[in-house]
Amino acid sequence: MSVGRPTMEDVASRAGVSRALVSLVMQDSPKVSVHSRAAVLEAADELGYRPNLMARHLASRRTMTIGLVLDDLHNPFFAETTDGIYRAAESAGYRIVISAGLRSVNSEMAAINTFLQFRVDGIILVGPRSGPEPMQELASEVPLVVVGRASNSELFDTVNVDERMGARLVVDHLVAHGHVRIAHIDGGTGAGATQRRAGYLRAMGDHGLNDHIRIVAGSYTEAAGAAGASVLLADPELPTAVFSANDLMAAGTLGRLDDEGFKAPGDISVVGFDNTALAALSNIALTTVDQPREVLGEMAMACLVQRLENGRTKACHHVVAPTLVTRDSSGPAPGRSSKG
Amino acid sequence: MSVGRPTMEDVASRAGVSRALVSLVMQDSPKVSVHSRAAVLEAADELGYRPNLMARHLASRRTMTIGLVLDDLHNPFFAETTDGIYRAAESAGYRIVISAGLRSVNSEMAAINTFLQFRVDGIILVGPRSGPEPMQELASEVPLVVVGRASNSELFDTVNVDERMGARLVVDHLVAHGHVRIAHIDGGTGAGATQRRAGYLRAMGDHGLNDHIRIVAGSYTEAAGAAGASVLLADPELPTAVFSANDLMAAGTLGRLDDEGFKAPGDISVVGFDNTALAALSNIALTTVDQPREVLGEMAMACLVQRLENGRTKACHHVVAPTLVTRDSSGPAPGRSSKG
DNA sequence: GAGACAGATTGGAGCGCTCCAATTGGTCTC
DNA sequence: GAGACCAATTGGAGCGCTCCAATCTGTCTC
Repeated sequence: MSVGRPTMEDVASRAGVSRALVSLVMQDSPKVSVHSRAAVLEAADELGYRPNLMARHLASRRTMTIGLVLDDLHNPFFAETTDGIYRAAESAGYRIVISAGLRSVNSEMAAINTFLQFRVDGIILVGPRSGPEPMQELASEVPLVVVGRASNSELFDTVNVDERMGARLVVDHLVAHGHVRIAHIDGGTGAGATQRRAGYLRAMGDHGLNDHIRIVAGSYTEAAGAAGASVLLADPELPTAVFSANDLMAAGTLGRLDDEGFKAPGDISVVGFDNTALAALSNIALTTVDQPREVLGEMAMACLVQRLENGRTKACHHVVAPTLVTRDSSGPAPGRSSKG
Repeated sequence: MSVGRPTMEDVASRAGVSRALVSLVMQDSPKVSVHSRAAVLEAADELGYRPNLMARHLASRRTMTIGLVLDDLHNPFFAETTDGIYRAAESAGYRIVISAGLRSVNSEMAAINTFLQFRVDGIILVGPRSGPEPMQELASEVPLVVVGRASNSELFDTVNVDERMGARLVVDHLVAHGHVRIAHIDGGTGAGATQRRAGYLRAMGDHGLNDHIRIVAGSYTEAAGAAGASVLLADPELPTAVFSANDLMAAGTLGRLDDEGFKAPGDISVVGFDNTALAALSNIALTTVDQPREVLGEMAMACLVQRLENGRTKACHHVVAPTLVTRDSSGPAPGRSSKG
């Protein structure tokens, strides 16, 4: 077919200059005369020249590319965090490339490995499944920022929302509305689930509600939220409020409650966590904890830039405060439980 | 810090063989003795060696990498299509790298450009916004497959669901349930929106319902679905069924109807398109047209593989038949409109 | 008018790899 | 035991680029 893509050499000879000069122009170097620059750009344009990033990296040892590993493309949380990352990356002059973790440790590793082979300048992991050890190891190979998994590693940075505080906001909100029997369907081993559970426990205790603590095991899926609701409905004494560990679960909880003839918030209030687009849907209208996802993304990228440009090597761990967003799924506790 | 990543040379000297032999081992060549292979692998492992994809590409002209451009990470449609692509890519031995189009032509171009610079072996565009011309141009530079945008280009392949047929399924279903005043809130310039609208028009006509055609302009967002509902509710004669151009819009439509005191499907049936996870949510339970998204993804990847491995250059255009998934949002038309 | 100096430009080495042609060391054959 | 042959291995060229040191061309200064 075609004789192959044009190279810098082709551009150089067409513009009547040396390859090195073309390189300078491509790098926007200030030490090129206006005249040559114009000639080079014109030649490049005519030839449809595109710098070969591979070769460029090989020579310069940099790719100006950040690898972003997202655990689950289906979860809007990741999309929103990504928005923040893209924005920050753009203004810092980096390009983002994504690889999906597909909800399994193995494919997460494969995704990371792809980036390592591409020699990206840095990696951002959002909601990773891998444990601390592989993470430490990875951090020793490449600048690393982890979003949504707390750690006090000295090798990589983390950016998180204050999960405990979020859970506390939920409990405070419900208690303020007169709820006492507040159950929690937890997120199992999901990112942040442990802290959300801990925050719930602590807040319940602080309100003198230790006797009303009720935790059902779950995971970050709609089905788990629904199943948790069923479990709770089988209790001898029903809760007046349920705190589901994330929005998707809360949607499941709401659905199941509805199926079983319970109204939210009339009979039982339901609160989620994350404030994804799902929660805002008017047929769901979920009270939930807002994670400033875009901000988290921007911070993550900022951390990476500090390491890359300012040579920071000391780890930093950011914790951002969440806020509560109240919608229709929660309300006052029903006057002294009528059922159960 | 460290002296830099180990190279093939390092592995070679450690294993006591030549660089070329290490290369053969890394490529899983059969012409390496069992003994040398073991020695090389061991040395590589000890050194933590990872082949440098950049250098590899530079020498071999291939990356074994496919660039995937997704228009909108927020839309679950893309996640599900991606699942199919990943699966097919894995079995074909390719790796996938994603870049987000961020719902704008500009960032879509930037995403494409990134891949072109990375010299990926092929590109898959899902739901692209760019018009036919830039697409033709792109196809002349790299093997290209477009999902979700019909075209009869001779340069690139396309994979699509039969949108018209999908719309027809919706109308048929509603008519079978006695509906006559079936309105459509369209998807504006969104991917497939034109065909869905055309399919609706045609099907209405075929049922002799030309007089009841009612189209409201929209776009693929929840807000547009809600706004469309409001427009319809202001009509002198209310529809008994609404076909919203995608699920997200249908969710908005349902929400707005509910807000205004209309029950679905009791008062008005609502049908969506796509059968995203959203539709399956029990609080939404949307009747919708299922696009076999994973299948679409697999087919797209298969097209690329044919071009890459079998040297196919003739374009092929696949159209897949959709199916209707009935849930709670649609039902029999109310006995001869009581209101309106 | 010679020296100094800054700006613009260039050739060449080398980044880590693949691929080809060439080499090595057996084993087989007659 | 010479030639043929095969499998295993190797050195070297070269992929497209960046970066460095070297060169070239003016201009300025005293």
